[in-house]
Amino acid sequence: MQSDELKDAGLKATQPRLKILSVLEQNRDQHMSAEDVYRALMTTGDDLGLATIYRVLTQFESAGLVIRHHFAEGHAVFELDSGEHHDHIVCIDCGRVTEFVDTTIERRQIRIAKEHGFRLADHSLVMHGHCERKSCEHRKR
Amino acid sequence: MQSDELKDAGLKATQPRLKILSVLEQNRDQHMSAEDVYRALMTTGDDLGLATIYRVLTQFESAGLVIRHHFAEGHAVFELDSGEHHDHIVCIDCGRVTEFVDTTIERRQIRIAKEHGFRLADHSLVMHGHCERKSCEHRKR
DNA sequence: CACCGAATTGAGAGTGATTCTCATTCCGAG
DNA sequence: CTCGGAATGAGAATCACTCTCAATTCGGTG
Repeated sequence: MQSDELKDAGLKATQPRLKILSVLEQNRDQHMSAEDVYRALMTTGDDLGLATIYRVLTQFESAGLVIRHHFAEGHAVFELDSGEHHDHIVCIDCGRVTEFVDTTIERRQIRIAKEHGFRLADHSLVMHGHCERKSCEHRKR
Repeated sequence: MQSDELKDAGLKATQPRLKILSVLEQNRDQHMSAEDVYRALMTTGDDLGLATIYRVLTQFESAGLVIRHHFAEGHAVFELDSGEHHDHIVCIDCGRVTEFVDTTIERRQIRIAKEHGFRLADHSLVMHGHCERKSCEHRKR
């Protein structure tokens, strides 16, 4: 039950929160911006206020339900936190995001941080490149 | 001569551009935001318009003189392009930025991109952690 | 070295993303 | 079912940044 997910996260199970969570789950394979969520809800007739979307997304982030990324400058995108850390490759042409994990890099990072006198808390590795799918080059976002 | 640096980059050597370049050179060890540059110039009595700072910084970026980063969400920071690529570790507490290069990670990235069908164009690896300098924890920016 | 057209600048309005304010509405413990 | 604190929505406000356009500055030319 989604309402339990919210309660476990310490958040009241309100309608807006349930709907936003639901949209995120229906789009697990995508990284959505607040606007994206807003529009997705509009089309199903659930029009929450944009302010609520932003507020709730931020609460979800604090609660560990979602992760916020800043791939493109200008606006943030969110994804449900699967619990498994991963990095991203973003296509410069079509914006498509691919996820990957590389233990070599992960280990190396911890060591480098230590060598420079840092206790590593977090990191973000975003690579930008050109993907090879034929549908690419067409969609410009 | 700084004016030559500008001319070589294909930019007219105007007063505002020379002053901004000079501020950047006097702060080689830091990553400055447009506001930072603006304030630095104010204190020396050279008050350029903020619009000019943003415009010039963007021109410098296109000309390859500086690199723009988005460490913290909200605003961009710039650093003179030394010609040598490097990644960053940012202290969560004091904001201090440390640079490093790791060829293992660099190589690994190219391979990973290839494996996922991407031609790597660029990447940004930013690690966040807690640094150990005693002056830290005090400065909050 | 004065001149001129093109490039640049500055002030302020405009923009897009996000946050804040506050009156109204909703949850859920009792 | 009731009530009080939490949550919501609409719109104003903020923040970082870009655009507009009249006034100014560059720098090659005569």
